[in-house]
Amino acid sequence: MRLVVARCEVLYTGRLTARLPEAVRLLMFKADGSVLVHDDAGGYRPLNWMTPPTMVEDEDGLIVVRKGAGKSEDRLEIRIAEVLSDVTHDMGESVALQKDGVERHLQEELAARPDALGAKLRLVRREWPTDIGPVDLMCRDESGDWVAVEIKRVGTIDAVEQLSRYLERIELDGCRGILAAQAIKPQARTLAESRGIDCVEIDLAVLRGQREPDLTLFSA
Amino acid sequence: MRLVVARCEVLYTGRLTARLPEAVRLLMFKADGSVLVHDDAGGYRPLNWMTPPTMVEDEDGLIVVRKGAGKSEDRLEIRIAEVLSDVTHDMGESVALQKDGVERHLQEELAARPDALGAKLRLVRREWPTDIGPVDLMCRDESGDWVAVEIKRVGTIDAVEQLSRYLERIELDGCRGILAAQAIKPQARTLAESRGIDCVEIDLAVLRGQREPDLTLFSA
DNA sequence: CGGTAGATTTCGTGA
DNA sequence: TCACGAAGTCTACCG
Repeated sequence: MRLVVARCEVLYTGRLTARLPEAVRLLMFKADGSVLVHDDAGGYRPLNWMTPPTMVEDEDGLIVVRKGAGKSEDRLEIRIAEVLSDVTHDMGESVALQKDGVERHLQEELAARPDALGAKLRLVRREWPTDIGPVDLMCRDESGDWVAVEIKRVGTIDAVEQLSRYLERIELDGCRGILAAQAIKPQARTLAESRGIDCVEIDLAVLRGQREPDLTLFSA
Repeated sequence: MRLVVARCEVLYTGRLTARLPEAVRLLMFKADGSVLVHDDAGGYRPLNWMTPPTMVEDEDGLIVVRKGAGKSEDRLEIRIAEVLSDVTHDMGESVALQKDGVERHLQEELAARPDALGAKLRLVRREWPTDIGPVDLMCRDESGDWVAVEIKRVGTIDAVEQLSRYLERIELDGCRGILAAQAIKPQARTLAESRGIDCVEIDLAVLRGQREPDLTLFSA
């Protein structure tokens, strides 16, 4: 990884046109061709960047990063006014990040314990296919009726729309829908209820039995 | 900005739990409290990060970054095994990025020339309010009929859904919809047409008159 | 390669 | 503070 701290101006042309006036920035050139221009503020997003695969030309105070070709070429032009630091580090092998708690895990837990959705449900299959995409969980309830379950980390209006599209397409009589999420937005809940879709908030820790539901609230 | 290249392990707990095994990483500490952990590959996104406001404790090979408090605390724990480099740069003032070509510009241009949408339209107002949000452009056509226009850079199924929601709510008889975008996805076009919504692809450069429509194709 | 859905999305804006 | 919509979204997955 090459790290350059320099006073520079950056021009981007591609999906849009952007100009970054001359100031001191951090330029990051990664081994895979990624180029990032960072400021000393502004959170996690670079001011400008280019994702691999790229071609980098660096000569005489002008660095040009290209991607694609012809009409759809992306181009990042870095005009260096003054270099304050320029170091390269060999960072060796990279090791993958291990995540836990994303939607797929939630789906796994709910697939194992669909009763956590509040009704006595029996899982028929995960990723039930429709012509516009898979339903996360397809179940049947006590009465044998079909229940389509959409799982999100955050339940938004979009999630309700997505589940609604599935329900329109599903060729099963009386199939109802459940939106399950760790948090459900009020307006999503309102829209869901107006469409007869049930909402269930899920606590992943409780689901896993790492922690009991807060029964003290009701035992007193 | 403080830049540290170090062999380290990173643990994140917050919205999810993540572990980054020990390897050489770039640690970036920005003046505004942002902390980013970058690898020598993997594009523009940090492996781990925390956005401001944060509190950073750094002592004896253990860096702890905190955000929020109580049950919703986010915590980033960086366990340093070996420091390869540790430098701090004063980067001075930051200057804002200037962008051009985003949706707002598209809306401005179309507001000025609604006839570019393919029918003789007259603009009634931008950001026409409904109870679920504003319609980008509200126009009337030659017959005096109402036309609601949704503008996107890329026209997706979501854009069609959004416009459909507006059309449902608009209390104007016979109001039809137009989806205008620089590019429209085939499946979005299909969904739009099945709902009687017109699709128009817009070339921003042509719209601005910087470049004429490619008439040579038809003049020969 | 295009399309869809997820993301610790982030980030801005308006109510 | 909340909620919504844009983003050069990026990224993984599936056809």
